Amino acid sequence: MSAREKVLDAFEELLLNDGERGATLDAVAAQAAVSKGGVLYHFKNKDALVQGLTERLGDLTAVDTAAMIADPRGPSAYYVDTSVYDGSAIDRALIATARLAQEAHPVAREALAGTQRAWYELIEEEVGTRAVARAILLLGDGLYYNAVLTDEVANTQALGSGAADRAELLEVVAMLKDQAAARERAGGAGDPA
Amino acid sequence: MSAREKVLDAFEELLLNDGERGATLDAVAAQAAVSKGGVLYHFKNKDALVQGLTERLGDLTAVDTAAMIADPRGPSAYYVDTSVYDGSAIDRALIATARLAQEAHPVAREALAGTQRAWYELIEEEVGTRAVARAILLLGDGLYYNAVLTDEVANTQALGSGAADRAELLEVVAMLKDQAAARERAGGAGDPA
DNA sequence: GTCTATATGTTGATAGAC
DNA sequence: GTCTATCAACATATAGAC
Repeated sequence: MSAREKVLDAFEELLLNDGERGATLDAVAAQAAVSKGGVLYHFKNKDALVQGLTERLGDLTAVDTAAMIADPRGPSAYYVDTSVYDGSAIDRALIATARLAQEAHPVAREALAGTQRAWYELIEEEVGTRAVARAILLLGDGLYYNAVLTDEVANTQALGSGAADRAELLEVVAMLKDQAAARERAGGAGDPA
Repeated sequence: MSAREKVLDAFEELLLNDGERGATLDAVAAQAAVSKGGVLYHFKNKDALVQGLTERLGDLTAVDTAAMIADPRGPSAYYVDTSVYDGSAIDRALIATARLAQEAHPVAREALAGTQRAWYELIEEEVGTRAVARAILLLGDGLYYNAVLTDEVANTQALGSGAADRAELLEVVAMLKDQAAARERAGGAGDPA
């Protein structure tokens, strides 16, 4: 493995385990088993490290969306299935990038937004209905996750905050509730179709 | 307002806007319009500040769960409805705490877990089915949000990662998809019951 | 209760040896 | 390509004046 990749792996690992604050140049150097000077040879400053990670996420997103398209169950099934963290390469890159985004790194935020956009487009195409696609995406990624990672915190009027949007989401939840009640009556975990 | 609360508000505000890294003692002092010494009089060190915030979250969670119980639409409707960030006191405390949890503050992680537990218990009681309750909670809070904020990153075998759990979640998504298709056929956004 | 020093450790980054 | 100084900037925390 190239030394550059080794350094990037170290940065990612530290972000996952210790957060952004723990991912200092010293710590990255130690984790990658090189000196600080060695790290700064491959990445001239910390921003370059962040940049390197977002580029990795971009590459992995391309691979992921290809798999999403190829999955016979359809994009949304693939999406939810893989939304459970299992330590895959894209999971790691995604969460590491999320840690950076939390600390207001614009580059990291853009990278995350790009990944989500790619997911959304495929799901929207599959289910047809805008509301359901958004619901699946929001319910999957998590409403709060969005709030934490985007500028929704600063901008309360971001997408998904409107009363009408909220009502649509509530309908979906009502659907889930009704379906659960029906299943209770039928008494089993059988085919919901 | 007490000076203590003013300092805590400043800490919270900085966490929301600038992340954990921006919430330095200097910055907190400036935001609260007191000196650093003034901050350290009310909170003897930074950990005490974190502690103060988590206690605030605990208090707000108690208020929130009471409202959740009182809501005639039921806990899950209340839950999803209020999962959209709107700058309420609990939203702010929650996200500020989340920022700290991201940086591996154990106290903050426990506080968040406690809040989620309170929500889960009410939703589980309402819908009856374990799987649906978990789905609503996970789909609401976000699968990734969980991964980011808990030790799921370090511990891949955390709840919700099992193949059976995953299959249950997929069924719920299939339900959503079927319902969306049925609604498309009916041609409207009408009553899903 | 609130302020001003001040001590002490870290962090990101540079310069230059090997 | 990789390392060892070395530095200025900044962070937390203490001591003690007012």
